[in-house]
Amino acid sequence: MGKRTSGTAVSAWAHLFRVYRQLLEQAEGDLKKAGLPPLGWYDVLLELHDAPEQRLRQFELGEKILLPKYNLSRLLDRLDAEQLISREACKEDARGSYVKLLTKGRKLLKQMWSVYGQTIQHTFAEKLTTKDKQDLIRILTKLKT
Amino acid sequence: MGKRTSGTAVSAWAHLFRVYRQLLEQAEGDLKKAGLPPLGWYDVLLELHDAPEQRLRQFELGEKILLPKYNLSRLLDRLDAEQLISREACKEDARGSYVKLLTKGRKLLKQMWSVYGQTIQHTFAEKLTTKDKQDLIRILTKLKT
DNA sequence: AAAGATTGAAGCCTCAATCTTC
DNA sequence: GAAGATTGAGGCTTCAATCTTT
Repeated sequence: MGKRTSGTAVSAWAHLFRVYRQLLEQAEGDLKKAGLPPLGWYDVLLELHDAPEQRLRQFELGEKILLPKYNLSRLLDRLDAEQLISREACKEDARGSYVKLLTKGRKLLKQMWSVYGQTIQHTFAEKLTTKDKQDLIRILTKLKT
Repeated sequence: MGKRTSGTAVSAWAHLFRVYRQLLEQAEGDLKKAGLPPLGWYDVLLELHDAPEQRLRQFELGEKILLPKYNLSRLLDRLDAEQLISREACKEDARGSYVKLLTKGRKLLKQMWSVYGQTIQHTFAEKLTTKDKQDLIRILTKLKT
């Protein structure tokens, strides 16, 4: 038998879920109002931007953004159709492919950040002290697997 | 021109999003392994359970769980089909309806909690000190609109 | 006109099955 | 057989349009 979960724990969990949903809704809404694609696109573009040679194996990208492969496969189809990324054959392992950031993708990333960054500033950064943010990082890091 | 968003702020935001996804995936996975429905069902059942007379107007329920009305409408169809809830006509305002928790819904709520509570305990409660949880609540509360 | 709620169509996610290569 | 990736089918979400009542 495990120990009973405290009310404080459940309350903290509930706060985390509720605040997350609120922030997500705000961020997605701000992007949409600006005529920009959803956050999932930003995550992909950013990971590619920060990768060596601005490219990643598809499964590496999937691990970084916590998206199952069958989901990523179709998300990349959409980004590909918009010429934001391209898939290239992988010489080292013919089963897989590289995903590469294209010029148009770099531009969109910048555009999206100009909106997304403002959302983070107004709904999050401004409302917390520096110590709050540091504490938040420290506490959340304890939860990572 | 607004102030530039600090790196600490962006890092804290990213940690929040990443940890949330990880916890959600774990919770949904544990429920599924136990042959139980997704978390969205639990949210509805719990709000009804805690409401006066275990019933709520549909729009009130939607506000509590942060779900748009068109989404809630179909979620309730599914819960209704399983006889977990029922919709009743509203005398005070004939446009709307009450959503009422049924016996089968109360039973399922208990079953789901027996799994969900364990997930919260093992992935969250055990990994944080009491002060961590209190700090988390305090910080997240600052972000609520 | 606005509020509460529903619905058709289209898009996205999920599961299982599949294909190719290791 | 396992790993990387794709696909068809079914379920869920989303958008816009709709209906009824206020």
